[in-house]
Amino acid sequence: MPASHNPKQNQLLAALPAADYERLLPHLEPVTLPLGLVVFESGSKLRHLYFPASGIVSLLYAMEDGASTEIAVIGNEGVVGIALFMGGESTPSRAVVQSAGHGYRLKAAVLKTEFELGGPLQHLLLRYTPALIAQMTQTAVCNRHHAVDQQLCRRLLLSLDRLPSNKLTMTQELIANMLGVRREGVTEAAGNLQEAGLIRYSRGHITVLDRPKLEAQVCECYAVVKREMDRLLPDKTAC
Amino acid sequence: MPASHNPKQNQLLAALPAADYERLLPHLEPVTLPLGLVVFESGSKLRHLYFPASGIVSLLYAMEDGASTEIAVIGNEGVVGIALFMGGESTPSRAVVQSAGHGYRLKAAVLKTEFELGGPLQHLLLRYTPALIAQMTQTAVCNRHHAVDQQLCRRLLLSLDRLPSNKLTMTQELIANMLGVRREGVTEAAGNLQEAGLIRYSRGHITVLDRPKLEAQVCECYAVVKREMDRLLPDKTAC
DNA sequence: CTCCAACCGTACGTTGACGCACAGAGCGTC
DNA sequence: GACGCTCTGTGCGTCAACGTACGGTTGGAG
Repeated sequence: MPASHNPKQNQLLAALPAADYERLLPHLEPVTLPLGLVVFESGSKLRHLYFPASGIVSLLYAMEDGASTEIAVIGNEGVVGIALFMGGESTPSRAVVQSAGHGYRLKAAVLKTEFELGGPLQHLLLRYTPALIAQMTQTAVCNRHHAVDQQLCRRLLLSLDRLPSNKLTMTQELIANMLGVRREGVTEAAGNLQEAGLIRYSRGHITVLDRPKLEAQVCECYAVVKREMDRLLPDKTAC
Repeated sequence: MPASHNPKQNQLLAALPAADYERLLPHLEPVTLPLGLVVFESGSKLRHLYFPASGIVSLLYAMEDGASTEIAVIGNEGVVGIALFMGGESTPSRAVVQSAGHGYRLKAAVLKTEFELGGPLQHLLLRYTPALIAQMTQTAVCNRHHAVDQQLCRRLLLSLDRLPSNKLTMTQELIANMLGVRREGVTEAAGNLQEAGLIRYSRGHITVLDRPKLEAQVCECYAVVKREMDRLLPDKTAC
């Protein structure tokens, strides 16, 4: 297995003690996560728990009228499909690969068995959950109170945190769907950022030129979520 | 203990097998939940897990500028402080009693011990979590896409589901804080509902006159959440 | 009974986002 | 190297919600 494909690229897997990791390893099935892949559909039965190693997965909720909103963003710091180990077998939201990459997955049955052991894996997964919840609640707050410009900043930073480079691949149309706003609204907000020299934009390719300024402009929502993530998933995660 | 004060009024406690319930009983400390009580403050250490038996607790997030948004509503179907059994010791949100009642609480240490046993209590709490998450995500969606009128309907139904009568006690000011909108916006929306004969409103007292019509007018968000609650917390919850 | 505080209703200008419509601009393809 | 598709920019009119300001009503306290 090449160095670029190592389960330990996922921070939760990396935080497992050696013994637990070794036991899990044979069950970790490598998967590629091409852009647009639907990891699981709204309401359908969950068959695997996914550990992204690279790339980004979005949790989306699509309404009856077709409009959608992104609920959370998951990269190599987390897992996709938390309902699985909580005894739910499906969720009303949908998981879509929003930035291509790869990862590993665990069969539902294996996960369940391992989880029931009550060891480090259980603790890690449980500890991750409130961090994810923080992200969801902050999404709700941001949707209510903040302007599109700020939400765009937040969204860019969320992706940036989960990618190795300062280049993002996402069209304005895509961003609009994630934020649940008009495409034109994103055009305008992105134009402002470009004007101010924070990003460069071109046909689906965004280069972040000045991250500090981006952080200066984003709403508090970003920091709140990041703090929770850092707090609950430190290197020193004691299990 | 009078019949009106029974831990089994909380649906999660009621769903516990007799043996587990009996073991827990000595540790369940009765608490009254007066209107406005802050069950726990944003960022502070959680000391107890609360099981509401009557009344309603709101999970709120307050922003730096003082504006706030309600994230979720918890009645006797759930528990307040889920971060506790997931290994978090605090949350960025705040829990406030929004309709007076009473309940029971469990010390953090006791909860932790019981949870680690991996028995029915653990399963029940874990199963409740995705239902709560569904409520949070749907709040995010609703905030983004739906008009104040519909959100008011949703909010009224959420309270109605958790109270024995069709009378709610909440001022428009309070509702506005929960929905994160202007008080005047609530005045208008409530006026519409009153006009249509669905509710009667008077100085902090709302009487729901026609629940079916209210349900006909509410956005899909309400049904989505209710379905998740019913699915994950049926009477027959097998543990 | 009177007064006061809390609660509710209304009004008006402002604004941010929407819906729609269309014009340019880059990139791949044949 | 021209065509076509996708992506981005712009320009309207419309509208829901906002901020602000004030008047009216009600219920309880003294």
